[in-house]
Amino acid sequence: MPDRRTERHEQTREEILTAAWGLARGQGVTGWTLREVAQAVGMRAPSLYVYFASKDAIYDAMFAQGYRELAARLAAMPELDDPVDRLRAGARMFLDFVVEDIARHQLLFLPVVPGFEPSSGSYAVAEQVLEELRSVLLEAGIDGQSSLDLYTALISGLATQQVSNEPGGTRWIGLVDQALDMYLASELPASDARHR
Amino acid sequence: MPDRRTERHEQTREEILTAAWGLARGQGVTGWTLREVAQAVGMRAPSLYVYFASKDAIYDAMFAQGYRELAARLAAMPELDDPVDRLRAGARMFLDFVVEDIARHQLLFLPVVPGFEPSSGSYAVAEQVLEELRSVLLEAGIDGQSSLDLYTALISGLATQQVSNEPGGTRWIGLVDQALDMYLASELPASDARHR
DNA sequence: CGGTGATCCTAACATCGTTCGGAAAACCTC
DNA sequence: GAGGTTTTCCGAACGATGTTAGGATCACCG
Repeated sequence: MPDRRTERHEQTREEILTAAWGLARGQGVTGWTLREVAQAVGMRAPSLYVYFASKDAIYDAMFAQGYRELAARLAAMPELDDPVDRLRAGARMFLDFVVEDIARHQLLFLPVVPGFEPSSGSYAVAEQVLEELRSVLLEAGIDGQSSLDLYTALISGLATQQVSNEPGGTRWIGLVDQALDMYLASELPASDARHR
Repeated sequence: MPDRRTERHEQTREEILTAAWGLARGQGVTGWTLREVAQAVGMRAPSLYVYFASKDAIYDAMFAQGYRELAARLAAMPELDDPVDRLRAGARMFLDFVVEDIARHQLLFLPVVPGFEPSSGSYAVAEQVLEELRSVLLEAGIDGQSSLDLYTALISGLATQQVSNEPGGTRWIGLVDQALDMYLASELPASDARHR
């Protein structure tokens, strides 16, 4: 029975998160203030504590939201027959997702918020999504811890270089096909890793 | 004419930086306070402003110090005849340097300090070191912007994954040879990229 | 020895996240 | 609808932060 009050409560939470995202995008992940968020939603800072236990709790909700969005993108991907095609499409999707919102990338994948560590609940969302990405690799015949780790290093390396050194550009993420060719030629069991 | 006073001044600056590094290593790059640093060197916080214009100026000096240390490691490397051997040794040296001090890695290579951007002087030091690393690649016959970018993404990806997900371990940096084999097989003109 | 600049301090400011206590509003029960 | 309860929201304020102001004290130079 969804209470009328709890419904409105949840609605206000979303409103706060939206305002926080907007400020984070404009002024950096850590460049916003509780008083600013409060003003954006027509409140004073202390009132935010009705909806979130702390600023870190807001970060935590944003963190979970970010990974849930990534999960949605993953679920919305076209079902390709060739597992290698799926792998390539997954990598491109991930890189698009990353460069689309620098603040989100930093919050989700880099330790930029001083004291923040995701709660176990939010961390579980992240783990699950990353696990799904890994399963795409497995289906392509890539097996073994070291091959998986090499893949994550390669793709996340492209992403981090892109947003750190040329935000908004494509200098690194444009190398995704070249990088995958390289990776697949080395890690794929014995078939071809034809381009495109 | 090195004044006696300016000499002592420089000495105190070093003392402050050493204290800041110690606190940064123990409590995170941004997990220290001017009052803490001051106490560590036997002062009160405002006195630090005699030696640094702001906290960001301390970060800036640490940034330059970090890159100067990296430059020293680069200069101290044994002179290997084979440029590919030099490349491998350089990558290993870099990864060792990175995992050795997480706080330094974050300050030098990740945008973790909220408002901080290196001054032009400190940035020049960084540019020069990275340029030297690039020249090692060129000597190995690796040419072209995209090849260079792919290399930086790969190596920095290994480093970032290591310190972000398993600080103190070797799960990712242990893959450096495998990664270089993969990279060289794909990017090296036409010779062999024999392991070890 | 007198003077000048560097050094270091206490006090205080603005801003931050956060807590407290109470007023207003929304809701549920009778 | 009235009464009571819970949620919402606020002003005031606390401790901590980086930083500034103003004044002592000290080191050095002539």
